[in-house]
Amino acid sequence: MTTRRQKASAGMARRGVKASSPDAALPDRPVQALDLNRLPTFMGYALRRAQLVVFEQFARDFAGIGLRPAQFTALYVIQHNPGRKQSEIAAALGIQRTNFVSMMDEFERRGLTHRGKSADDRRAHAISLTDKGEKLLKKATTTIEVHERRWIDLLGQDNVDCLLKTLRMFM
Amino acid sequence: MTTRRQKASAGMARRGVKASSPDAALPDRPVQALDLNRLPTFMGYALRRAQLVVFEQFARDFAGIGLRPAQFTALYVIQHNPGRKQSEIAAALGIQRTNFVSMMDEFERRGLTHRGKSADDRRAHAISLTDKGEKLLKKATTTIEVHERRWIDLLGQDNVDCLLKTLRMFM
DNA sequence: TATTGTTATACTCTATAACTATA
DNA sequence: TATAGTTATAGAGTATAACAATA
Repeated sequence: MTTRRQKASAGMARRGVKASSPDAALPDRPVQALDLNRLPTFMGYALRRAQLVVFEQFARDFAGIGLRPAQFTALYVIQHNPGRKQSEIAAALGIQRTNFVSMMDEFERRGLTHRGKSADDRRAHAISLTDKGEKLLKKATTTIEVHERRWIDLLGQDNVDCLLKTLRMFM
Repeated sequence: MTTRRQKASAGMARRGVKASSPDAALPDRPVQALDLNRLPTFMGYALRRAQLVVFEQFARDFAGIGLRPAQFTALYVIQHNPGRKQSEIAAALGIQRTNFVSMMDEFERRGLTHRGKSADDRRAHAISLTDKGEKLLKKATTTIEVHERRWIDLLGQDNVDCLLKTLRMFM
């Protein structure tokens, strides 16, 4: 089987141009590629294409869990910040509180989170995971480890380190 | 004044925690941040947040040009691959040909592109920029230089280099 | 039979305005 | 007056199915 990319530190095989590999984390290059010129050096383009590749792999890895990227991050932040307000969780994730309502509704419908009473502010909800939510997130944590490990194996630890170091500057 | 980010190689101003800076390329951190734990080290999250920051700055930089990120990349690829089929342009950008039709319609409505006759295939359109499209893209090229330069100044040339080097592995 | 461009359609994500109950 | 949660709504972006013309 022909493969496509250069070996990373560990033991990554090369990806061939024509090898159709629907399960591969990294996409196949088209046989007759167009001239992209400097497009791959433009930050927005490079970040967007990479983000889409990672989200597609995320979808495959989390198909059995039933969580999309934003849902996973929301539950993850709730787990580490139990009792916080709905709007605080939303703000931490860069989601507008108005769009976060339906996500919370679905979590509650699936029995993953609980809108508790806030002690000091009767307008606010104190958000927390239910036992079922904790259990699902435990499974999801195992899955995310596999998911993240995949990128280290594919790209190399050093490349992932310098990537994340720079991406942190955006946050 | 409390600050947020380390100076880049050149001469980057420091961002204060409370200083409200609506024009700043990088977002302000919330005063009372939640515990994100390992979230910023997850590839999908880190890439998505960075991509959004870059696209927001793109929107500000290109407000006068009237091009969104996907539109700019489409025109850019058309410029470097005149005479190619609509579906080839779309495929190169990871856009489905069915969703690319309306984008091409808008380009034509604005007089930026031309659906020419393909010499060898009467089903296909040979896409190219009009003079007006070339002119707009010349302006856009100046703007993208400023836009890209901003990230180098903010993040440092070395960080941008290692970022792009790794992001290229996704393409 | 397969491909090119197209329409129609649906679903997600995101953005804004406005309401209510509290603060 | 401002904030927390909510509803309604509109706009992007993206995905699939189906069609006519052509290969």
